[in-house]
Amino acid sequence: MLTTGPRGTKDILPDNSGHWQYVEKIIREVCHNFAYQEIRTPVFEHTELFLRGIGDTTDIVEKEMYTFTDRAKRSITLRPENTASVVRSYLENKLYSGPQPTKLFYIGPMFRYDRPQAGRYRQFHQFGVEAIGAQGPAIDAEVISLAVGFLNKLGLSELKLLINSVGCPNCRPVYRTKLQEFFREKLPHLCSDCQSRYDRNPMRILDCKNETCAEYSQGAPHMLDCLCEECSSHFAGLQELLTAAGIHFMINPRLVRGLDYYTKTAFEIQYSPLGAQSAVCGGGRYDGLIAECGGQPTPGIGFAIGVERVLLALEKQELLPKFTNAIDVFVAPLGTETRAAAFQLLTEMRRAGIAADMDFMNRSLKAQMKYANKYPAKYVALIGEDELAEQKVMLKNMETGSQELMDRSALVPMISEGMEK
RNA sequence: GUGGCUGUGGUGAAGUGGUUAACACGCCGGAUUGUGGCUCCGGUACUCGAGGGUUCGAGACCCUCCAGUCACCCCA
Repeated sequence: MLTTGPRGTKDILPDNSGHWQYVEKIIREVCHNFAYQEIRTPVFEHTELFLRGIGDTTDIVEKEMYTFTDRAKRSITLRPENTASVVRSYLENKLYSGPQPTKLFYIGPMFRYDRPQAGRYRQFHQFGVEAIGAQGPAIDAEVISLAVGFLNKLGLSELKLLINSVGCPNCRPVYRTKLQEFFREKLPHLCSDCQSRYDRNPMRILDCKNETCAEYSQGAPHMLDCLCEECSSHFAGLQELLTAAGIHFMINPRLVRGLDYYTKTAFEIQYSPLGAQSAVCGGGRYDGLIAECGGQPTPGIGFAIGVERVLLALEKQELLPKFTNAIDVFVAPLGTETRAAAFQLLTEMRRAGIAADMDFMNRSLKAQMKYANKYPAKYVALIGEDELAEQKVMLKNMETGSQELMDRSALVPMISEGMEK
C-alpha cells in the first residue's frame, strides 16, 4: 500500500515532534553536564560487526536483524543497537589516542524485526552512552548516575534500578558449569526454549518467565556467589559508590542482559506502569568487546534508553510540556491587488525575527480572522485597497480586540518592541 | 515466530441480513457593507481494510490475506 508505512514504523507528526525535541534537549543538557560528547555513526554496518559484537546466539542476531545484500554483494545490516558501531568507530578513528576515557553519547534510530506492540517498534530510537577505556567501578557508577539523572530530570518517579554482576571470562565458565549441573536432571521439565538455552546460554534460564521453569530454577546457584576476586570487589565497589551518591538500587541476581558482550556490571531501569515493556534502560560493562572487534583489550561500559518508552512514561505521568503554535502576526490581504504588498510585509517581519504567516488560500477576511485565531496569532495585519493606496496597515490586537491604522514602516519596529518586553 | 481482540468518513463512533450508511467532533463555507473566539445554518463516505464465498439480498455470516492493538518470546 502506498499510503501505509511498513509494519512497526511510526511517523512523528507535528503533534508530538515537540515532545521529541524536548527529550532530546534534556539528553544534550545531561550529557554536557556529565562531559559526554555526541557521536553519530551510520545506521547500517557490515553484518559481521553485529555477528561478532552482539553474539551470534542472541535473539537479536538470530531473528531480529534487518540484513540485506547490497549491489556489490556485501552483507549489510541496519543497526539493531549502537554499541558495536560506536566501538567500531572508536577503533577506526583511533579515538583511543585521545584523552581517556572516551565518553560518548548518541541518539538515533535502531532497527529490529520484532512483532510490534506497546512500546516496541521495528524502527525505534535509543539514547545511549558509552564510556570506553576505564576499568574501575567508578565509571560504572557515573554511567548509571547519568541514566538515573536523565530520567529524574524529566520528572519520572517510580523507577527501579536493578543491578547485577554477570562475571568475567574467568569466573563465568565456572558458574556456567555449576548451573548446567544444577539443571541437568531438571532439563526434561523445562520449556523448549530453556532446553536450548541449556547448552547455549544457561544463565538465561534464570530469566525465563515460564512458571514451571521459574519453579525449577528455585535454589539455583547465583552468579554472585561464584564471582572471582576481581569481579566481586568490582561489584562491591560499585555498590559503595552508588550508595555514596544516594542512588537507590536493588540487586537482582537473575538480571541477565540479552547481549553476549556484557561482563561484570549489568543493570536495568524499569518503569513498571509501562506494563510488558517496562525496561526503559538497559546497560552494562563490556570488557571483552573491543578486543573481540580487533582492538587492544580495552574495558567499556554503556547503556541504552528507549526514547519511545520514555515518551510513553512521560505521557502517562503527564510530564510533557505543552507546546504552542502561536505566532506574532498573521497578515491578511484583501483582494489580489494587495497580495504583493502583504507578502513584502510578511517577508520584512520574518527577516526581523517576527514569527508571521499569511493567507495562501484566497479566503474572505472573515475566514482569515478565524484562521488567525486558531494559531493563535497575537496580531492580524490587514491590508485592503485603502491601506494599499496609503501605505498603511490596519493592525488588530487579537487579545484585546482593538485596532489601529498605522504606517506600514512603523509595523516592524512596533512589533519588535513589544516582543522585547 | 505463537495467541487474543479489532478494522465503517479527517477523528471518535452508531449500525447484530433487506430501500437513499445515524450522531458528535474536525475541516471548509455562510449568517446584507472589510474583522476572530460564542451561537445558528450549510457542505464534506465513487473500496464500510483487501480478495473470495454463502444468500433473492451482506457493512453485517463463512474462509483467506493484510493492517492495527494487546500479550507471549525477547528487549529499549
